[in-house]
Amino acid sequence: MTDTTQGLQERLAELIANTQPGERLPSEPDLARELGVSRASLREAMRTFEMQGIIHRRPRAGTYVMQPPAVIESGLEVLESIDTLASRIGLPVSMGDVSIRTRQASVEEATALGLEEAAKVIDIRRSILTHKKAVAYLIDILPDGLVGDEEMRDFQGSVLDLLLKRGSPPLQSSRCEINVVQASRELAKIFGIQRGDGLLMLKAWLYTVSGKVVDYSFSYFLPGYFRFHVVRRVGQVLNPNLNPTIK
Amino acid sequence: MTDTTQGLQERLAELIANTQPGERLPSEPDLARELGVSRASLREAMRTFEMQGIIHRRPRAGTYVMQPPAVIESGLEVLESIDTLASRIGLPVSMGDVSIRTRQASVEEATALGLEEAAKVIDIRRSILTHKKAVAYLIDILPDGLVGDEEMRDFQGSVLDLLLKRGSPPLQSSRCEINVVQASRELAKIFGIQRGDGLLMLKAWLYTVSGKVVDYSFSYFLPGYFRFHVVRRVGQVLNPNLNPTIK
DNA sequence: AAAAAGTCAATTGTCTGACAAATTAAAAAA
DNA sequence: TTTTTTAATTTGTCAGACAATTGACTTTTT
Repeated sequence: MTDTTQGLQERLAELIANTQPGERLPSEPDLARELGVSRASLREAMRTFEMQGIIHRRPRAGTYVMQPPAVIESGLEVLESIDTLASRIGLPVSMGDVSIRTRQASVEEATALGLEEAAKVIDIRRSILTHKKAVAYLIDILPDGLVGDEEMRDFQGSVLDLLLKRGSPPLQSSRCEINVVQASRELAKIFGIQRGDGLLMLKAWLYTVSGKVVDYSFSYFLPGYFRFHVVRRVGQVLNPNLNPTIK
Repeated sequence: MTDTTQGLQERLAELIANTQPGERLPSEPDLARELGVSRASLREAMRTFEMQGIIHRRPRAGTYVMQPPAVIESGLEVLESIDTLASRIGLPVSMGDVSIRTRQASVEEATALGLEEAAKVIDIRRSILTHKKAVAYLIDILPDGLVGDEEMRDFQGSVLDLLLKRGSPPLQSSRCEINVVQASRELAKIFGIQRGDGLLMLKAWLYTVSGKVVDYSFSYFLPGYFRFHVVRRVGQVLNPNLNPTIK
């Protein structure tokens, strides 16, 4: 996506935000004139909002802002660090002890990261505290050599934020698996709960644009402090891999 | 979205499916000719695939099919019933006892459904069994009168499937909240587990296209039998409600 | 022969202008 | 007031064009 494209999207988003749900947007020619772009470009941008269910286009009638366009942004579909999330929902958090070490990958980790069995990985563990109480415990496994040592020195926030900030490798998406696990003795100690108590666990594979996994992570959450949600869309998502005629 | 638009999307999806990841698609003029549409229409359709991270467009270079385009369709972002999901992942399931009754809405339920406090609701509860063991317990709360009595008689599957099948009211999306709860005495009995054991709970609001909530549901899952995942996209999702200048 | 520099077709991003079909609101008629 | 007719509006789609840059090819130089 181009810079100007990005700018158009942002201006269009703002315009939609300032339109009451149920109201009609200006007509495409008017809007294009107002935003200083061609109708073709405008329509491309609008497609992205239509896909998200934010606007609804009725042929020969107009484009309308949809009803429940709230709270989508706090959903899981956007990849953001726990730190960013916490600050956004107003949870005052601090970081507990951080452990960074380099070690050999387990078979599971090597598989997840697409490495050889003997490969070395960086193991980063940290806890998120609120009122001196641990509410999340995060484990990140990265291939060794991905980030420099000096970058690790002043590591304070999340691995995701670090990778996003440096911009390389270019990240694309994260596959996040949702699980409930019973607290191990170690986790029970960290969270100050009973062994066997339920914890929410998100297991995630972070992909670069080239399809390589650069971060394999386990995030444990104490129930009640974080609230995750997803907007599920009705109807088939047109995915090319559903019905491949040739493979 | 128009019929022809839908058709174009499908043909484009098929074409992408038949292209190896990493390979380049034909140029836009060629593709438009091949699909019998204008370049403008083609570009609009491509936008939707670009948004999903399925293709990547490099200016002056070409459009490329991205690497891990698999597994997206099995994620939470598509709204499907547990029954459909179970059959797809090959879990042989049957339905346990079904309880359907009409009663007064609680304050929470009335708020969720946008009803008055005294309003009546239909309360549908059922368990999903595999090998005679309950692995999921589903509670659906619907406004009374939404579905006819005769439709309820031969109700066998999921509420979602029922609503999707009848086509009215037209559904749009579902907001799904992810929680971990401790099993109550009732739930512990149903699942045959200890009271206080962790359960995955999905709380969902099902929206029609007009923004009304027609189903407020609680789904409890025994850990280990179902696997939910989400694909989280990097970068800001341009959501109009992030920074509204006027509200 | 190998490497560097230059050339040119190819490709996406964007724009202008146009037409069709159906909706919606205004105008006219009963 | 009610109904019918009319006309402007609006989205969906198309054709054609240009700019800027890339990437492969050709030529030149070492």
